[in-house]
Amino acid sequence: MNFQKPKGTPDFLPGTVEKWQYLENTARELTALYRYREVRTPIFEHTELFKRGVGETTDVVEKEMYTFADKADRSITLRPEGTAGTVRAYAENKLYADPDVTKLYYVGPMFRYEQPQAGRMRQFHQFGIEALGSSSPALDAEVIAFGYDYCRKLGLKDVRVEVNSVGTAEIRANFRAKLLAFLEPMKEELCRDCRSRMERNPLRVLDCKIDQHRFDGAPSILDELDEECRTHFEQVRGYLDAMGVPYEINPRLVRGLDYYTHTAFEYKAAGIGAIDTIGGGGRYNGLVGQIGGEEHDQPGVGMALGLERVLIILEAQGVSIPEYAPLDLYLIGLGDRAEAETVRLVHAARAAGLTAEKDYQGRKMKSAMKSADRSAAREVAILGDDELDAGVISIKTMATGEQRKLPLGDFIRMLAEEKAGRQA
RNA sequence: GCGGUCGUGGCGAAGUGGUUAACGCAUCGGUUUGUGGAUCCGACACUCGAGGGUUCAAUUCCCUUCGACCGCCCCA
Repeated sequence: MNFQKPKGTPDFLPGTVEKWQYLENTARELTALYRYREVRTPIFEHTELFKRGVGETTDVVEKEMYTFADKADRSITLRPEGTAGTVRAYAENKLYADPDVTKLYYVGPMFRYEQPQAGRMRQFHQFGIEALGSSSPALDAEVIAFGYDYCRKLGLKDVRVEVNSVGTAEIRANFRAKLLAFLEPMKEELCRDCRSRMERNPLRVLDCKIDQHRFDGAPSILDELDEECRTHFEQVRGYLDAMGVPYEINPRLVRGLDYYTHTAFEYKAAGIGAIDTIGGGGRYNGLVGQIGGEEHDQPGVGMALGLERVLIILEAQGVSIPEYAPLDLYLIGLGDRAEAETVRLVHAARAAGLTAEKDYQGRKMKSAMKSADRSAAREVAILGDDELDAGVISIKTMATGEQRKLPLGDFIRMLAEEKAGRQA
């Protein structure tokens, strides 16, 4: 083998792509109901966009970006997530002029330079939505409900929604100070990871599996929320209740991206190995202004789901996925004259709406039948000199083994009608 | 970035420091001048991820490298 795909990168082959199509088709059906419209932004952007948008100190920016210089020495980065590019496109194309809420969705590959493991690839795929132009808590609730509905629509069971409010940047700074004050006295007793987390991302310390028992009396960010944040959060919860979306409040929920304000949430499900998050999102007021200029700032809220994680869980739960369309007709030509005729016939069959295939391996009758059987063909059409001279064609129905002769000039129309009849 | 396990034909999988690298599935051909899903017969790895080293001899020992899987960090 001369070439291998780059590490952590996928080939989706027939047999698997159908599953991806199902994930994407289901996503598109739901966006139509919710009135989100597709946006396709570049796979790569200027590095600065992600640094500013996602946050300089996040792990994504600090150590996971696929960054390179192009020929003009511009710093380019393969998108590690979808919100920054979408918000950039929104601002650059002046969609903020839209008097209504701008509702966008995207599906596509994202890139992060990481060690692959179960549910984590260097190229992975996300489906996400963004609603820009309103700070209504009703929109937060809609976005959360959307992701939940998507999982339901796919047939996923036991997806949990966790929500939290991370307030504003100032509130987080205050909370961070209080938290550090709480942690400082026990610093020496904490695990090594926790001590390093205290430096880099104190909010994450509370997630620690090892030291969990020490944090019973830890301060909660919910106690730090100001009046506006608290009201917003209460309203989001009220709307979720009204829509019947089940959720749990997790005051320790922290997201990996810096831009979240107010609402933050995650979708979780067991079954991907060490990982349980399949998606998440939140509100990001201020991000549009940061990317597109303060004068055009608009509030926004969005969510994204990791499709390979969704798929892993789908398969773990044994959810059935629609298969490749079955084969209606397999043509076998015996002898040169008949063989030439099958070329025309297979084409005509397709034009008549039949899924049709023929033998291209020059197989003999028996092998061709085997091949037809493997293809799970409903009918096999056999054309030899006998049939050709008589102006007929032999049609064998594989499931029953019954065989009949139909007029050569008419059998395609007849089979097409039979197919239509079965589907009616 | 760190750690663990692993890498033999299309797939699954045995194997040993030394003449022809088991077996199963799949595939192809035959048994049946033109008929599938069963049986039987036959064919199918100058080669054991790649590169280097040790050795009279390496798929089997050592090193390097690439990759896969799993975990840590973190996240989708």
